[in-house]
Amino acid sequence: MPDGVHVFDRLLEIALLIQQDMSRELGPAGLTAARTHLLWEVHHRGPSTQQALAAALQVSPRNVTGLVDAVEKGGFARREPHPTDRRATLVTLTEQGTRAMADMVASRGQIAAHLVSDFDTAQLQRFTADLDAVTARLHELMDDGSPT
Amino acid sequence: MPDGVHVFDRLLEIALLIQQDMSRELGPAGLTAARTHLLWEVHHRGPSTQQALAAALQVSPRNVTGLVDAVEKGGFARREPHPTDRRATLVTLTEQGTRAMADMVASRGQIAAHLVSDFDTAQLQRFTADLDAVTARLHELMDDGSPT
DNA sequence: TATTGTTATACTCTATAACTATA
DNA sequence: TATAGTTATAGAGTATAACAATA
Repeated sequence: MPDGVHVFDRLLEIALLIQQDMSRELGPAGLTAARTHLLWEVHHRGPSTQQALAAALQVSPRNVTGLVDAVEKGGFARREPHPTDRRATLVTLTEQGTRAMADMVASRGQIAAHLVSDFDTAQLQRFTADLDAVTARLHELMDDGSPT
Repeated sequence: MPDGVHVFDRLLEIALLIQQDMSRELGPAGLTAARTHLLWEVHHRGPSTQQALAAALQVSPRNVTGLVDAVEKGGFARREPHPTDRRATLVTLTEQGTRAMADMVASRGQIAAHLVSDFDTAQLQRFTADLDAVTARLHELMDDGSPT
């Protein structure tokens, strides 16, 4: 007798496990979840202003200052002057930062493959579709509830 | 062409959305994620020592002191003397705390039902089984990686 | 001697508000 | 006047280490 609550509980459990697994990997490299999230964003967007990062991470500009301070100190990123706007700075990945993100992509790929290694193609297709449906429902809930 | 990485990304996205939704509900009541987690644990275990809660939440005893201070101040829980061990205290839910947990169960049930409201019985069964399989795989990964 | 909870101290993430330098 | 980033200040979550009371 499966029901929605079971699904919800499982999703919560999975979320927790993924978080734990990721912090276990990042800790040694001197990275935290928040800092990694910032680097990840820079990795995908390319050199970005702190304002852009604040918007992308849905976090205050002040917070970004702190995170950039930390990853700069750790050698993962660098502040560079914006070529045309002298008020702004561009956050860029260093070689070390680029390497860290590449490692992360690789390790995430391994985990991802392992998660569904039992599934045949049809099953994976169905499961993916179901996850997409649940995600869409969640987005609906979020949009309904916070009309701002 | 679905693959494991898509699944992984979706799971991350779902985790994020659920977190956001939950904090949106808890904020108004004066509760945070960490405090709610503690109350949730007390709700399920019954009156518990802080040591037991620290173990259950996988958090330091010192941390539990702070969280209990906060939920006690907020009127959600109470410290009571342990009947046989005078070193220990039992954390118990107040009426307000019990009500808050009941509300949470109800609201979580609504969300959960909505998430899979499109699914017919067979689909829900399959989806649940797939989620269980993924969860089992994640547990494997966690156990492998942290031999401690 | 071991355990329970607390005080002391410190680090990270987060926020708002005020300020500086530029647009 | 508005925007980019910083300083100032504050609160929450987390940790370790030292300590008191009790087992």
